[in-house]
Amino acid sequence: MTKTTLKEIADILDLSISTVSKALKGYPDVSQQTKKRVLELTESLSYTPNTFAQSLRSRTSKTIGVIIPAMVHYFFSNIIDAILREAESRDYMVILMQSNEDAQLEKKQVDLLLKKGVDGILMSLSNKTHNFEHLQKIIDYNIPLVLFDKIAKLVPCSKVTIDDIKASYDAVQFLINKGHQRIAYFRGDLNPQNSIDRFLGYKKALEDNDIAFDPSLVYLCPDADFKDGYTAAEKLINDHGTSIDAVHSITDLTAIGAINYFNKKNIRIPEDIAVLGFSNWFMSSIITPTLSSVEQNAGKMGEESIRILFDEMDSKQKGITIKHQKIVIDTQLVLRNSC
Amino acid sequence: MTKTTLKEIADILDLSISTVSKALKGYPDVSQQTKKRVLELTESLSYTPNTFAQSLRSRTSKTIGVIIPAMVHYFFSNIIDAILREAESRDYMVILMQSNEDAQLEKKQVDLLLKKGVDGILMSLSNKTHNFEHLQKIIDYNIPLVLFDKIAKLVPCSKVTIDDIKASYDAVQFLINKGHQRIAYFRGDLNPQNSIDRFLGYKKALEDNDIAFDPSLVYLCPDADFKDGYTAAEKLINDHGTSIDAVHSITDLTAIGAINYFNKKNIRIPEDIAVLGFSNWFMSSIITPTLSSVEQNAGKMGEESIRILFDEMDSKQKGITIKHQKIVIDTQLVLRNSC
DNA sequence: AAAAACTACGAAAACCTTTTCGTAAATTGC
DNA sequence: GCAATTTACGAAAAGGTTTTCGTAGTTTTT
Repeated sequence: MTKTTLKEIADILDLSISTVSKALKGYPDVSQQTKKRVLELTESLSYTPNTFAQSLRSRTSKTIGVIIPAMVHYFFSNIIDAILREAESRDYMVILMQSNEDAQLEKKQVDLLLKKGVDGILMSLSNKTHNFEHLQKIIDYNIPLVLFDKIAKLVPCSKVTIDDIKASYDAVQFLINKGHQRIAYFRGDLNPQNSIDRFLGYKKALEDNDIAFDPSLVYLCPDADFKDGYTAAEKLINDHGTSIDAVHSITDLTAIGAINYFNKKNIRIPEDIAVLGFSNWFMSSIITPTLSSVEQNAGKMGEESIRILFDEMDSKQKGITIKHQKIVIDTQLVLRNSC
Repeated sequence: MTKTTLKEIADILDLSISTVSKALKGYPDVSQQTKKRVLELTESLSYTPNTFAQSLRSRTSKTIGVIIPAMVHYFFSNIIDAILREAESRDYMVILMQSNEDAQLEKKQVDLLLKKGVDGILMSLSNKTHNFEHLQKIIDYNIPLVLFDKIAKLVPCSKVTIDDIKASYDAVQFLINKGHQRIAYFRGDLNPQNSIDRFLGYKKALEDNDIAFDPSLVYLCPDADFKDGYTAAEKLINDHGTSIDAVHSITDLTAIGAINYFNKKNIRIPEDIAVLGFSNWFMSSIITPTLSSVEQNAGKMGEESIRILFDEMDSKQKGITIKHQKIVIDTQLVLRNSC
């Protein structure tokens, strides 16, 4: 079963390839009668143009590339979900790659996407990405690029993030308003911008409320997973007993790790220690006690990212100079029983 | 910044396009000296062949298509994770689509992948897929196809599954061995093969132990989510009080929904009701009580699926007739506190 | 009736790579 | 020193689509 080509159709109808092509594309210099004959035959042979040939000629592929650090996170699978839906509706295909938090691999993947000739690239950077030459290369190739969530501030391209500083600031301010003074922070990996910003938000909230920042209350959770949270909670209690009022955490999963430890040690939440997470994972409303968090609107972030990408791709094709956009997705504090 | 072509290299070196191409491909009828000159220039211009042209000529795309029902499930994101890693290591790209449990969309996506000229397709069917013409079309086009997890028994292609009957049989047998007699079953969507098989495993275990099958103990959880499990548990208690010994559930998330309801109603687990899930979600070891489950080895399923796909793609290229494989991934009962 | 305009089509180039085949020139064999 | 082989390259076709340009043939204008 081999695919029909324009040539076969032309031969059958005793026309030239050009005329058949033009008939299909609705060119005006084809008679109505010929158009009809062509349409009917292509229909019955279920002709579809060869995309390789189309791509070769048009230098476009109707494909976009997406690189994320990891698939197995609720946040990212939600983003991908939104991206796939949106791409789908535009008849675009999505090539998905995951860097596994490996900067070297990320670079290689960018090269692959460029070589593959994707029309645009959507990226969330790995935690280990310090060098942005590969991003510059995308820009030099004049391929629209949109960074989301884990971005590089200095790279000249469109970006979609939340206001991490404000989100964590508001979260900590809420804890302070509730009367908490000794607030620990479970910090994520040191490198990514959003991790830095959330930490800054935490510090700023303390500062604005004349609470001295105490570095010994900051615990590093580089993998931001359950285990990191559990271990950090353990250390926290060992170091400070229950002199701590509250914990704000880089992400819900670490917060849940902490809750798990506190539950095990019969430390009451929120009476002894309040806990406030980040990202509003769906399990957070299910565990005991239910976990307060910051809703990050992953779906919206995915939608906005790809919308901007399509914007830039459209502009590029129309020859309009691209204006980079910087979108900030709104967040909400979601209050539950943990604080 | 436009990409270098063979022609440009040929012009610079005063060679023909053919010679340059052959030099790069290591043909023997190119002198060492010429080869060196070509290699050096292509290196310094960082030439990469135009994949559109390559694909057009070779009729292959170095791309595989993957269609899954949904992204936002731990199981599927794990499978995708494994598939991406494996494809990566072979320098293949992955086009990912999600059918959102919509048979119509799934069909459209198959057409898109075929049109796009992927070299192979990996699919897990939507719950609503009753008709398999689109799969037959893939086979007719002679594109290697591997079904995993949600398969169609009658479609002639390779398949990777677990032994759902046995897995649920063993789970229920374990409950019976523990002395449980009145065992309820939270059943998934009626259509998918694995959902049917798990139910059959449950029934068969009862039968083999001379326990009468009681249809009133089967509760439908078509979405297999938290809410379905919670609601089913509620109904179960309303219908039968605590005359029920144990519950086996189509998936961990529904089981966790049930646990949540039981906890709320102070029904003790496992003393009043034992609970046994399916799929060994990572949260199952974290909730209270920890949930026993069936480990499905999603990663292994992903790896095997794509390995078979590559097998078939290799065979096809070598002109060897393809022998379809049927792989059964092993499962393990994972015992925790819920039973 | 000649000039101008329009209609409907085809030839051909371009997109870029790969591979087969042909052939000069250089080398070897006798 | 001539024939046979080897070496090293190039021409050209094929893969399929799209679009520009050219042109017969027909119709309209003056």
